[in-house]
Amino acid sequence: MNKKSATIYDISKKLNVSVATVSRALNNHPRISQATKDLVVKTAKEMNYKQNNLAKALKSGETKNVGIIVPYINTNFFSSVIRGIEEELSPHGYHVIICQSHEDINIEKRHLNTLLNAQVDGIFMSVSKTTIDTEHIRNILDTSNTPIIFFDRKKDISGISTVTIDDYRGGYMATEHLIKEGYKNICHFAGDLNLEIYQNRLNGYKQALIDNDLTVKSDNIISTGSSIDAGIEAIKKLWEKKSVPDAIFSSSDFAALGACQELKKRKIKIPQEVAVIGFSNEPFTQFMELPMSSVDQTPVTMGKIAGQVFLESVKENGAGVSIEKKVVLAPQIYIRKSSKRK
Amino acid sequence: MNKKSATIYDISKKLNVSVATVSRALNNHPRISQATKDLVVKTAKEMNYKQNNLAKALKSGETKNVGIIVPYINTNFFSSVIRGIEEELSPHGYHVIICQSHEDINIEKRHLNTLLNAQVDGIFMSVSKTTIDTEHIRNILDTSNTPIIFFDRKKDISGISTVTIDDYRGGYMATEHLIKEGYKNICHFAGDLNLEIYQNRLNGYKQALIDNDLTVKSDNIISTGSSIDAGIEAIKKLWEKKSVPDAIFSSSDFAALGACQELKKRKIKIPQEVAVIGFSNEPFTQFMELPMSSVDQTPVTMGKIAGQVFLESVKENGAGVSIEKKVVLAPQIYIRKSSKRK
DNA sequence: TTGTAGGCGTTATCAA
DNA sequence: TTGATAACGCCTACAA
Repeated sequence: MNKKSATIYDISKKLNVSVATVSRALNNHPRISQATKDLVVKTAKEMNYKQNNLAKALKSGETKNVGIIVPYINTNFFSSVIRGIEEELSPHGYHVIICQSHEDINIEKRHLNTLLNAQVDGIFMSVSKTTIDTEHIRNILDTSNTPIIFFDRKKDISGISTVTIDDYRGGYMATEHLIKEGYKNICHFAGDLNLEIYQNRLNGYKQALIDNDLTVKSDNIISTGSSIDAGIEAIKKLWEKKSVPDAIFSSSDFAALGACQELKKRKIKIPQEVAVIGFSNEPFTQFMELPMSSVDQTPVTMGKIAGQVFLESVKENGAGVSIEKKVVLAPQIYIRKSSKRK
Repeated sequence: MNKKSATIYDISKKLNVSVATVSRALNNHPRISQATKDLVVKTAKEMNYKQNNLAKALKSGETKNVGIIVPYINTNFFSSVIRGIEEELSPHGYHVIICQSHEDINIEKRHLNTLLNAQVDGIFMSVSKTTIDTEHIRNILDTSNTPIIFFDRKKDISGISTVTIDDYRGGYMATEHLIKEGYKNICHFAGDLNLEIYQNRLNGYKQALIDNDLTVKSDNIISTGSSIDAGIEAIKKLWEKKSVPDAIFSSSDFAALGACQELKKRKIKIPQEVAVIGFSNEPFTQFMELPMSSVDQTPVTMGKIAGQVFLESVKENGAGVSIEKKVVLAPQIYIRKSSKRK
């Protein structure tokens, strides 16, 4: 009892018309009589006909599928970007395929290949932390027409559109805010500097200090990971070194959270003695014992814009041109108790 | 300058062999000379040949794609389940397509149809809150062989495998824990009772009361939504009615969070005066001012098991049989400060 | 070991 | 307005 779904052949046989007629009727072709159109549509419904998009895709070269590669899907940031992409593209008939790179360049390469084999119409990606060499990506540009769009974690490759937030500005804003609150010895928890986003946040931090006549001390720039533990460790080290800051701008909410936990343990008052501001505006920041300031990356918007950039590039590609877009979104700072001294 | 990728025809022409030979060489067919195999593989690489899975799928009837329909992707629970499914299926060559129903049965129906049109090999879904009638789903079982697997939010439909947690037990455990801590007037924030999961949590709550000789009062069962505001409203109403409980078991972490916020505002001490325990073990629960107890649904595991159930059902389907599996996972209770009085 | 040819389900071109 | 047929790229009997 195999339920094979009906094809246009089955319909054509049943109605004694050609498959071409059936196809045209189903696709609302203009030059076809209303009578046959109605008849075909009606019997198609009766026979529970379902169009086979595979065959259509093989013919047209368009699968109406796009791929997304992210390190992990179950983080607030990435799942929100994916939500934005899905919501932008779904009304246009696209399906969204997701892949996780687990921060591993080799897995990333593999996914890139299988997505290409699957004939996706476009690929959205945020590169992994271990993606230093980008030859595999540039190679795709040379050998296929599949548009690639970077979001958030981009690499500078000509021919690839990007959608990011202005991380430099985010770092600058956060730091400037701390300065305006009267903090003078501001420490930065830097993320993985292999990624541009963290590099930019650091640069924004530095420039804000300089613009406000504060010195940039290398002792105040600590390379941490993006985990709670990393934040805890960083605080431990700072206090051991007696190199105590009066404020912390962390490039990661999780590291900032770890810092808060460790500071509390040491009975150091936030924000009176030490201010803390994070980055990403993770949901938990507003529910913390002491609501934590953070910089929002507007992930859903980022996803929607990335979707729009893709749709435009598909249109342009049809017209034979391919344009490289660089969209930079404005970060939004959320000031909460953890950094308000005044 | 259109970069069309090479096909096996291009390779066959270049090497003056038939496409069949090329196909066989590429697929490591046993009856083919090592020499030609090497040659074909080598030139395929040179020509940057990429297998077109579309054509393969059209022929084989297997797309190696599965669809997932969830209300929203950017929640900790659903994105974690998706992570589990992706990690289980990716090594088997499957890609995962995600769709959001936005809690709307009509969108859900549409996605179900487009996924079927896309010839996915299976569909995972958590039904929307508005999915009361299930004819559209049962209809699929009658007209196609595509296996459907419900996770978490299931409906009772024969022929469909399900992976859920034992919500009844979760509700029972949470309530029993409160009782053991000495709370006697326990209130339940019930979720949307159209969904089995919330029904089950409620039933577990009731039975735990009964088993411990406490009376089930209808005044203590409050139908709330799953939002922070819903929790705030619920507390307001309870205190207005002077029907004050000494503990709250909420079917939602967010409603529980709202309750905590409103209780704090009213200077009611947690857990001394009122205990609170939620459901889902959202990440924020452990970072709250007062870490909140909650029942964990082990979402990543749920996704992995769902993936396994799918893989088995594909194997069985090949053998001509189709078995209906009902996997029930054990919930895990996390007891934190919000419910520990002793 | 290799080649020929048909078919998967559609759409589109050319004729009628 | 409709029909016949080729083509999309691949796999696989069946033949050689």
